[in-house]
Amino acid sequence: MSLGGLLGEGSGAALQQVRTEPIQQRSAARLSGLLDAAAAVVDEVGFDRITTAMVAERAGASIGTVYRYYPDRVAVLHALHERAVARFRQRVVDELGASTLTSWWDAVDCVVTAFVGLYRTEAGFRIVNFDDRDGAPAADAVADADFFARRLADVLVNEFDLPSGDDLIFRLGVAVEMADALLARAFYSNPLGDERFIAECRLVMRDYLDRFYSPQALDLLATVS
Amino acid sequence: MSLGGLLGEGSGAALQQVRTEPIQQRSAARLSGLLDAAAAVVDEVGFDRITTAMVAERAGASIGTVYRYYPDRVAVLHALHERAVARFRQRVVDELGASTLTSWWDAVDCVVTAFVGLYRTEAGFRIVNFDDRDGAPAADAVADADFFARRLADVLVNEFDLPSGDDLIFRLGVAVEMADALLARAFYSNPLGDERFIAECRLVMRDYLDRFYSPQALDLLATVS
DNA sequence: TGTCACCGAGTGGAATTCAATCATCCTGGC
DNA sequence: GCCAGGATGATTGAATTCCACTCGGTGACA
Repeated sequence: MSLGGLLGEGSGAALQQVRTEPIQQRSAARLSGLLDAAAAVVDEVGFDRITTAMVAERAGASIGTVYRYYPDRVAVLHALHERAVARFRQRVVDELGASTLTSWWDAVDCVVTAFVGLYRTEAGFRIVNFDDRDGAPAADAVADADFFARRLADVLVNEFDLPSGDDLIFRLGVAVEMADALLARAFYSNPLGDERFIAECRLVMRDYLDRFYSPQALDLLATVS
Repeated sequence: MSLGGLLGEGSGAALQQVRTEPIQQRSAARLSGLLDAAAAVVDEVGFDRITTAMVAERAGASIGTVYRYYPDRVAVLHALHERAVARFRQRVVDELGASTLTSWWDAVDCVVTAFVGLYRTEAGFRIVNFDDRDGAPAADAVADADFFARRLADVLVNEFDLPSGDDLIFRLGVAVEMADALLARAFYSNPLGDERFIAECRLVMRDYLDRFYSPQALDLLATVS
């Protein structure tokens, strides 16, 4: 599968995001324009103060247009989130391709770098990342994290011979949660990201995974079995 | 200061939560009655289906009364969260008092246990802690975490002779973020908490802090300086 | 000329306000 | 001590505002 495998065909739950698939070309621009507007607005007023009217106005469209494409307010935020995640995956792949990977650690480091990069450049990403929330069935925040953990696991297994299995996925899931929390914290007060938290995130990732997947740990595992 | 020091006079940012401080006694009951009602309702219908009218009715009050005390709908939920956090502090103190602490690790363990207990018993906390952690203005969440880290640092310094200073506070802050994320994840899909995540949380806490504050690490630090 | 896109006033329900009313506290005269 | 009655806090709920979402009508493309 190689590294490109991280680019899934979509998140775990490929939900019915768009109401009407655009047929004429101009609509595609409208669609992403709406998302750009939503991203900008969410950055300015925050997650729950965003209104459909704001998004429409910012996008130079009317309320009706918003509802032509999205069934309701949160669907817009979902779509924004989906796009951000897609870009995140793409960035991870780019990052992985641009580096020479000598161990799984390099891959994990690339993921952190990609995440930090997105925080810095993607408007609204900070607000909507894995911690995305919506109504009761906000399952996809967790689902996304799990899905991503699964993909990453595939890469690590195939490229670096980590032992596959539920344990690996679980631990990557744990790592993702921790990284997400730490990086969110890093960007909470500092728009460019508090380097101290970012560095500590990398350190924690490595220490945590080293416990199970360092060469020594793997050797030990091999001799036992 | 002893363990009681964890009980601060309030959160780090004593935000303007309540519109009007109640003066007459009956209002105190009203206030907590409103929060109890909010907790019950949020447990039943979820974070964004809760309406001010529901809270008012459940509390046996009128809409106006809600707005007398809270500036808007989400402020009520914030307040609910604050109260839960306050109870968490109390619970930590109880927990610490009931255990015989032989090392800083026992104290950290107590904190985790208290937090888990909070999730399990405090109505609505599971929901609120999720959705309150919403988009941008998690201002007081971070403030709370920092404040708590500071208090905990005081305890650990005084009781277990950990080296005080910014490093300790920073690392406890990191630990708190991680624990918060992992426990949130543990309770996300399972109301009783996924034991695997809880256990992993304890493990991570210990490993992370051991790196700096294990007896060996401390000895090393002592011989160097 | 038939779709496709788009618009924006209109609808309904929830959030929030506020003037009126009730409850409690306080003060001073007895 | 006790009580009248003004002052101030607390409560109410109808009225208002806000906002998500609908829908009939207008232009644009093929």
